[in-house]
Amino acid sequence: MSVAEATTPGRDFIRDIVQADLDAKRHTTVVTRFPPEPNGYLHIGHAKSICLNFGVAEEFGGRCHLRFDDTNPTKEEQEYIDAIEKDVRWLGFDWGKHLYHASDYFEQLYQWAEDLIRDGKAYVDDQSQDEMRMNRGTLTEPGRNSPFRDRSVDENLDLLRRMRAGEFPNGARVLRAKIDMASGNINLRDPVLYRILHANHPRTGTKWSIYPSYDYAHGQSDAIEGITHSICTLEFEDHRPLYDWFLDNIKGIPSHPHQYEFARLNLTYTILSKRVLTLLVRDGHVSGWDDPRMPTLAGMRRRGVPPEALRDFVKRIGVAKANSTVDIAMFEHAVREVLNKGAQRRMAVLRPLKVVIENYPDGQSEELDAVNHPDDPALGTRKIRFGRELYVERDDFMENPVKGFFRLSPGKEVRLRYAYFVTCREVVKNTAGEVIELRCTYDPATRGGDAPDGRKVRGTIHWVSATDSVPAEVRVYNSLFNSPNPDAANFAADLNPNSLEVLAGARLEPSLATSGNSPAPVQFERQGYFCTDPDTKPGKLVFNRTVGLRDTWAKVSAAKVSGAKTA
RNA sequence: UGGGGAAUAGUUCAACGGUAGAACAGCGGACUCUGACUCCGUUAAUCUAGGUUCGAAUCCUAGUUCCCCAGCCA
Repeated sequence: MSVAEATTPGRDFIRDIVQADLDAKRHTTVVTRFPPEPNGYLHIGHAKSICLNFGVAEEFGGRCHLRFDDTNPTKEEQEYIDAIEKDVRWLGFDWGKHLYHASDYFEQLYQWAEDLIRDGKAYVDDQSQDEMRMNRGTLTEPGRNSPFRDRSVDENLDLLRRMRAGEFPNGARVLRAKIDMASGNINLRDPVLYRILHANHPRTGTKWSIYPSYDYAHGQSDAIEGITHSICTLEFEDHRPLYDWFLDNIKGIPSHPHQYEFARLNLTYTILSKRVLTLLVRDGHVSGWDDPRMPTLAGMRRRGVPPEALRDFVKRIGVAKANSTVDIAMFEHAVREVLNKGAQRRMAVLRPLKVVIENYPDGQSEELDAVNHPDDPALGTRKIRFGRELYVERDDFMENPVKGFFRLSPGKEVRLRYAYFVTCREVVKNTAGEVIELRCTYDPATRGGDAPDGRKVRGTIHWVSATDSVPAEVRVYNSLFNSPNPDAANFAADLNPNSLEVLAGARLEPSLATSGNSPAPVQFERQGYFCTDPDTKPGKLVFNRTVGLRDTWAKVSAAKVSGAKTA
C-alpha cells in the first residue's frame, strides 16, 4: 500500500448522505457521474470532483459514469473530449463501459419536450434575447409573462418541429418551460429548454438545429442513467428546484436522482477558471494546455506530479459546503511525500561554478559509490566519477558568508557528497569582479566522505565532474501569479514574469542522460524533484522541476538579509 | 429591496447536546554524508448578542459578514 492510499479515507457530508441512503434502503447501489463539458482541459478543481464521484462509487461498491455534457456545439471540440478521457484515466479512474454523452439522449430529450408542450408546460417564445432579458425582471422585481406564453399546443408543437427541422435562424425562437415569471428564484422564470443553433456538433454533426440547455439536459440524463447521487458544485444550488421540476413534470421519467452540491476547489496563487485558462493558452502566456505551470492535469502530468499525489491531496482537503481557498503548500506537501518515497537520488548542478582541486593529479580520475535512495537500500548504488575539475552550485559558495552559512567560502572545508572533504583556497574572478572559479584542495584520507580522524564538517554539497557530466536544460517553475489570491477579472496584470526560469547550462551526472521520455521521477539532491520533459531530444536533455525540496536555509538566509537591511 | 448558501486555529477539514481534534503552514529541538527525510515538542479557533439546557460549535431568536443567481454558457 502506498503512502497516499494509506491515508485514512475521508468522511464528509456527501458520503454521510450516501451511507444514510444505503442504510435506509432508498438505494441498493450507488451510481454517480462525472459530467465534464468538453470545452477545455481538466484542471485540479476537476480532480476534486473526479475523486469525489469515482471515489464514492468505489467505496460504496457502486459505479461512476463518465458523461460528456455536450449540449453546446459552439464551444465544444473533439480535442477536449480526447484530452478529458486521457486525463481521467491518468488520474487513476476507470468508467468501464459507462461512457456516455448528453448527445446520446437528444432524441429522448426532444420527445419529452413535446410531451411538456402537450401537457401545457412548455411553449415556444418568439421574443428576442433582449426582450426576454427585459421581461425577466431583476433580482428584486418579478418578471413579466411573454406575449407568446399562451400559444396553443398545436402551434407550439408545430413551431418546435420546425425549429428542429432547421427552418429558423439562430436566436429566432426558443422553447421555454412554463413555470413562474414571478419566482424569487430566477431559474424558475420560464427557463429556456431549447435554443436554435446551426452548428456542427462533434458527435451528432449537423443532425440537430436545436440544442437542449444545461438545465433541461442534465437532470434527465441523470435519470436515464439511473444516477442516484448527482454531485455538483455550489453555483448549481439554486438550479436544484428546476432540476427537480423537470423530473417531477416529465411523464415516464425513469428515475428521480437527487442533486447535492459541494464547494469547488480554490488554490492560492492559482486561477481555476476555464475561461482564464483558455485565455492563457490562446494569448500565449503559456506554451499550451500542458504547460507545466498550468493547474491542468495535463500540465501537472508534464511537470511530473504523480497522480497518486493528486488523489492524496484531494483526500486531505476534504469536501464541504463552505467556500475556501487551500494553501498551495498543502498540494506541494502531497507531491513531495509521494516523490520522496519513490524518486531515486542523483546529483545535478543547475548553476555551475567551476572548482579545480589543485592537489588532485592532472589527468587522473576515479569512481566513487553513491546510494540511489537513502531510505531504500534495495534501490542499490551507482558509480560517479570524481576528477580534478568539478562543478558545484553557485549558491553553495559565498565569498563573504553570512552567519550560519556552512557551505563553501574562502578557507572553509566542506564535504563533496559521496567524495572528499575539500577546502577553498582561492577565489578566481573575471575583470568584472565576478567569481568564475574556485581553487580548492582535497584531503585524500576522506575518500567516500568520512574523515578517519573523526573530523566533522558542517556542510555537504553536491557536485558533478567537469569532464564526465552532461549538459542539460533545466526548467524551474514558479507560480504563474504573484498574488496569493489572483483576480480572475484582471489576471494579466498579476502574471509572474519569473514563472519560468530556463537554466540552459546545467550539468548532470551522466546516469541521467539515459533517461527516456517517460522516466521515473528523480530527486536532484538538495534541490528538488525533476522529470524529463517531452522536449528532450537526442543530444538535448530537458528536465522540469516538479517541486523543490523544503528549503529551511532559504527562509533563514532571507530573514538574515532583510534583517541586515533594516538594522 | 428578491431567492439560494456558508461562517471552528494562519489555511483546509473533523467534532452530529457530553474533554473542541487532525492535516498543512509557523515556531523550537533531536537526528543527518541532502540545511531534505524522519522524530519530538509547541503556538493557535467555535462570527456577534441573547435564550433553552445540569451541559451548546451543535438547538432556538435576532443580528453581522462572505459567496452564488437577472446566458438562447455549463
